[in-house]
Amino acid sequence: MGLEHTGARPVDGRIAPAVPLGVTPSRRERILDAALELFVERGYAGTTMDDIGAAVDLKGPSLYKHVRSKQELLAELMSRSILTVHAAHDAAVATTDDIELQLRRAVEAHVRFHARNRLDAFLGSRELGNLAPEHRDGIIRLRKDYERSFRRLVDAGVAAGRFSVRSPKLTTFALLDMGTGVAVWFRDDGEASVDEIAYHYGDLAMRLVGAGR
Amino acid sequence: MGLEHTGARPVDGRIAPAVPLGVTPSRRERILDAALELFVERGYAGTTMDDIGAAVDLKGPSLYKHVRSKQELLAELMSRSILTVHAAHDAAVATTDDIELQLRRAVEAHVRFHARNRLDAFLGSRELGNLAPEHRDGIIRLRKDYERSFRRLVDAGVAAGRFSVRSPKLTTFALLDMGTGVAVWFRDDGEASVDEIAYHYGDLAMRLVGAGR
DNA sequence: GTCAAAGGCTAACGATCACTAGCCATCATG
DNA sequence: CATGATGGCTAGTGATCGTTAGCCTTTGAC
Repeated sequence: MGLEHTGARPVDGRIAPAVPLGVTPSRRERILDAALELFVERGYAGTTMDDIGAAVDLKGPSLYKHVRSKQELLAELMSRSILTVHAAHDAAVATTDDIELQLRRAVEAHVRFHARNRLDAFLGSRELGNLAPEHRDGIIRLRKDYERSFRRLVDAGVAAGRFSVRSPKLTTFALLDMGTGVAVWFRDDGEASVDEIAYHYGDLAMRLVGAGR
Repeated sequence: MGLEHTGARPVDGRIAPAVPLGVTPSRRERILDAALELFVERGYAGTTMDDIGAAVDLKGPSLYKHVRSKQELLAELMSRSILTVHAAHDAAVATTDDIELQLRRAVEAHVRFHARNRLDAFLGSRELGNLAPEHRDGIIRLRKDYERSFRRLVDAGVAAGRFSVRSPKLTTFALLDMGTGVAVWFRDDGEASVDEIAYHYGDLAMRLVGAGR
């Protein structure tokens, strides 16, 4: 018992530990995951530290041996979420130079994230208001960066004469929001797989920007 | 002072009063509106009855002369919201027999609602979890009804050979979610007016379903 | 003018919570 | 075997909040 150490999980883009080094990270991970699930289910304010503790077989106060505060849990969950999408976006765009394909890949990555990490995405959109101001501003800036990156792709496609778009601004919003919505209805045991949905939304995006004639 | 009585407000589709008749409704209305704003800003759990009271120049306990509980406030706000969209949807669809135009009008109504009533819409999507189970089920059913109604339009267009759609289900979700997203970013003092946005989204919808060849 | 209802207030009750204090067990290290 | 760090626990503390009790003022109907 107790031989896992770094507990290799594929989620990356994590924010600074903010806890005395030397602590075994795997317990902290489990706490974060439990908190995520509960925050989504009952809301941040509606979740008690005892709830989170119970989910990892601890009493509430014991959590403070691993975490500074409830607020820190929320802040870390939200920043890890945005950094993850952003990284996926950059990687997707870097795979090609063709603007049409870049937008398609970006939309696919966007959708894939919102399906695979639906809890993170959901939390990110719902609990912004419960974030302490000093954390909130940074998160908002990151979100705006992400949107701007999408907007640039649309503008570039228009400039190159590859897209036909009446309002790049509104079209970008539509593009982003339809993908964001996936986080709300997606189910792992649903009819469509993540890949199918991502591909289909790529198609829809091409239609929205009037690509490919 | 005190000569308004029924306080003619254009919002309809209100749920049953649930308060002894003879009470002047205008005060109750103001409480509901204040609660809506605060629930959106701070979340349901993060808003106190004293907060709501202060917004209408009352102390917290005085609210109970007009309202049964905090929970009732939430439930009433949420049901009035859904009933309103649903009514707008039905009215929009009834204006024409042409399936293409019906879907366009439905999307326009959807977007218009989410822009004009962004607080209601936002609350509806965020605070479902804080609704007591007995209220929640009814609300969820109403939401599903609404989605189904959209889905039927898409299916009908496909069946009539007017739309070209790979997956009606996913396309309907995309259609709905892009409109729902408007509630998140719309500002009254923004660049685009409600009408401009609604019209533009109507166009985007036509592209999504491959209408008009 | 009386009187009852309507609607405001203050005070307080009873829960609930985030978080702290302080104690004890385990265990790796010398 | 000593020991000190790690991480668990129970028992509070202090704050907050929904809601109720009970009182007082205003006001409209007769």
